[in-house]
Amino acid sequence: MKLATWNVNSLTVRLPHVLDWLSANQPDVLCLQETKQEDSKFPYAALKEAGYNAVHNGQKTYNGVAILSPHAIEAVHLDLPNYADTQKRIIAATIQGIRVICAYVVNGQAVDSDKYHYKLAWLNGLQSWLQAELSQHEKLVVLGDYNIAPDDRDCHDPQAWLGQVLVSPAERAAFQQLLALGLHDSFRLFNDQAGEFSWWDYRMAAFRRNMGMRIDHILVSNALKPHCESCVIDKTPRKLERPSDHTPVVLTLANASP
DNA sequence: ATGGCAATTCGAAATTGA
Repeated sequence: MKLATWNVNSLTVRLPHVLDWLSANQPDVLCLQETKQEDSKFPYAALKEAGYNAVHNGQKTYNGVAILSPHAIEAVHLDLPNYADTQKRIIAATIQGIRVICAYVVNGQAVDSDKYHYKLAWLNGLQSWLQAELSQHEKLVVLGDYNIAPDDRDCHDPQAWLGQVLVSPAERAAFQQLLALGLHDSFRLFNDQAGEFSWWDYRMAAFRRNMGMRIDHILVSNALKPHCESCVIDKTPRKLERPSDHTPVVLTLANASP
């Protein structure tokens, strides 16, 4: 079973890239973030044509999350139940017996800004909701844009970024709190190298110079950990014309579905 | 050189992202 996450930075603009990527990779699950569209604009028909069912939790201009799968998408849930939020950042569903949670974590803008405090409060809400979800779903995976680089290997220049948003101690502690629920950063099950990134700034030729951050993650529950076969970052779409600034992360599970 | 790029929006310049 192949599951992937991709912040597309506008599905309106990126739909051709998404359709090409689905065709080339045939994932069982693709989670999207930053669709930036209302549900009425979501391309259900084009995805169906490509063989994919989809569920979407969207809004105009900002945020928006979706789950795509060729399989049945069941028990769909929108938003954090324990955190009042007008921003569309969460969609969850059960696919092939696996609980799939797609999350677009708050960016935070700058340490100590209002948005930063919103980020930390939101992450706290995510943590307690995930605890409840884990108690009901043994096989659970959380895919998304976490807007947190877990440690210095995940940042191209830790000195320059020291204490800033995406790497600040409080954000990293919040990420560790998620892992403390019994979740595992699947990429790190297979790769301990520094300099492996999922996002690069559009400016400064950052992609060419590999000045990036690893902020898109796939966390797996204890029950799924032994089924993990590989987790890789696919840089191919980042090399296309007019790319998203993020690129897909792909997890392969062996014999995880009943 | 503290900028740079890209996407969005009642449609120019402002806001946001990371």
